[in-house]
Order: sequence, then structure tokens, then C-alpha cells
Amino acid sequence: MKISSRFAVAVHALLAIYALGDEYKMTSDFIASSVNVNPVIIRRTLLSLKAAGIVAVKSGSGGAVPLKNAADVSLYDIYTAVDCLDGSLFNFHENPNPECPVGKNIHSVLDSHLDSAQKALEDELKKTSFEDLLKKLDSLT
Amino acid sequence: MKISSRFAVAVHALLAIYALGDEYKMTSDFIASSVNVNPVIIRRTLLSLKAAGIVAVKSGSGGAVPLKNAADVSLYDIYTAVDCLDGSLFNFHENPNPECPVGKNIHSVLDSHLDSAQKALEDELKKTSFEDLLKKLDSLT
DNA sequence: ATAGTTGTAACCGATATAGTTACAATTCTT
DNA sequence: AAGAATTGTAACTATATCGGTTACAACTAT
Repeated sequence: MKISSRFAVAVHALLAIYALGDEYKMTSDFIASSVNVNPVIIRRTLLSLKAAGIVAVKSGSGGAVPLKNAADVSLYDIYTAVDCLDGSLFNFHENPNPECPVGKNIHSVLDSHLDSAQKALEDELKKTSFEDLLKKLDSLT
Repeated sequence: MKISSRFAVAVHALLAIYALGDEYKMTSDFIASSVNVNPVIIRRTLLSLKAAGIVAVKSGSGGAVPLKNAADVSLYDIYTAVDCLDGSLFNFHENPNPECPVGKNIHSVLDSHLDSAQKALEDELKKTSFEDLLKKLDSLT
């Protein structure tokens, strides 16, 4: 099973807010037309980013603005902001048999390695800031 | 969304095959009672491991046996054997708007970073062999 | 022949995702 | 103050996937 597209949508939305926010009012409709999803999806995404203190959204008059320097927001921050995985990235079977030497110890044997793998993923996401992404975007346009 | 428990189930099953295979005939029923899932789940798991050349399964008379040295099988091998993610770990929204400078370039900007993150996860999984896991299991029993 | 086992098909229920419609509450503009 | 635009949110749908289950034909060994 994959990591939800909510993550990619949130990155896209925030990138748009950083890159186009000076030029346009970043309403959910506007962002939705760039991402090409329903505006409600964007509103929900913005709620997550708002809860994480990454953007401010004006209700009523509309428009999202960044609250942090692009250099201070990493892909990991977005990943946690829209988090859909509730702790561990890996699912585990519920009730390994405690009567069996393997079943009894499977967690002790395996958990730390899965945690390390997840941490490696997350550490890699921490390495990329929105400043990096914006620079790359600039170089392409 | 999380990585399917099929992965953890497969690791558990193979660990049992390595650790208990000399002592017991490793039928799907036997393994199922250690993992505590339906035997059909184990049969399907063994089919994946078989397709990856990691175990041999005797149809009819029954029983699974390892085909490789534990040192030569890593968690990554299992991860790919039972693969449920068909390429990328990250889902992506389907049709970013090509009329928008952000939508047009989102893949160019983001893909390589997501690939790196996934690769970091996978490289970490490559570091752990079943020999490591068996040693740890031994030390606990 | 019989018993035990695998491989496989055909389901089921639960959950999560992604999407949609609708609308009250809010804010800005005039 | 009225009206327009926008957000926040509820309620719902459709679809996919997961994990599980029953059932049974094909196979193997005794």
C-alpha cells in the first residue's frame, strides 16, 4: 500500500502558495485548478497545513499565506502535517502466537529494523526544504 | 496508508521456516498457527516467496524449505517478493494542470526527492539479513 | 485407496481513499 | 446594510484494497 496522494497534493499546494502567493490570491479554487482536484480536497489539505502552523488561511475573504520561511519547512514537515499513518509505516499482524518461539519474539526481532527503515525515509525527507524545491522550480520556468 | 502486513507476515513465515524447519514440517497450517492467520494467507505468502526463489514448497506432500543461505536473504528481498506497491511508495495526484507553472513542473521538482526517500528506506532494509534476525531470535530463546 | 497438503477461485466485510454536493458562517466591498 | 466571495464542515458516494474465509480440484506420499 502506498503513501496517500494527500502528501503530494499538500506539497503541490504549498509550493503554489510560496511561488504564486505574491501574484495571486491563493484560494482553494485557485489551488485546486493547479493541482486539478476538487476544491474541498484543497481546503482539507490547508486545514492540515494550518494545524501544523505552516500556513494561515483567511476564512470569509479567502486566501492562504505561508507562515514560515521556505528554508524552514521540509518535506518531512508536510509528511507529518498530513500524516495518514499514525505512527508506524509498517502494518503488522495482530496476534502472533505467544506459544511459538518465533511468534513470541517476532516483535523483539523485527520492530527495531522496521523503525530504522522508516527513520531512514523520514530523515531523507528532512533533507529537502521548500527553498530547495522553489529554487528547482525557478530554474525550470 | 501503511505498508501491508503481508510484509511482516512473510518475514515471520520465513523466520519460522529457517528456525524451525529442521524440527518440524513447515506446512501452511503450522506456520499459520504461529503467525495466527488463516492458512490460505500463508499459502499466498509462500507463493510469493517461491516466485522470488527464496523457498521451495512441496505441493501434495507439503512443507516449505529455504533455498538460500540466511545470510543471503535480506528484509529488502522479502519486501520486493511480496511487493504491494508497484513501483513508487508515494501516490501522486493524476493530472496536475499543465497550464500552471507549478502544475507543469511538480513532477520535475518533486519526483527525485521522493525517489531518494524511498531508496533510503529500501537501502536500510537491505542492511538486515535473515542471519541477523536468526541470531537475534536465538539470543532470545 | 487414503490421508494430508497445496494451489486457486470465489467470495465477504471492513476500512481508507478520493471525490462530490450542499450550506452555514465569515469577511470584504460597495 | 446588502451582496459577493470564500472557508469550514457535514454528509454522502464510489472505488479499491486489505485481510479473511470457504471450498475444492490437483497432487504426493504412504
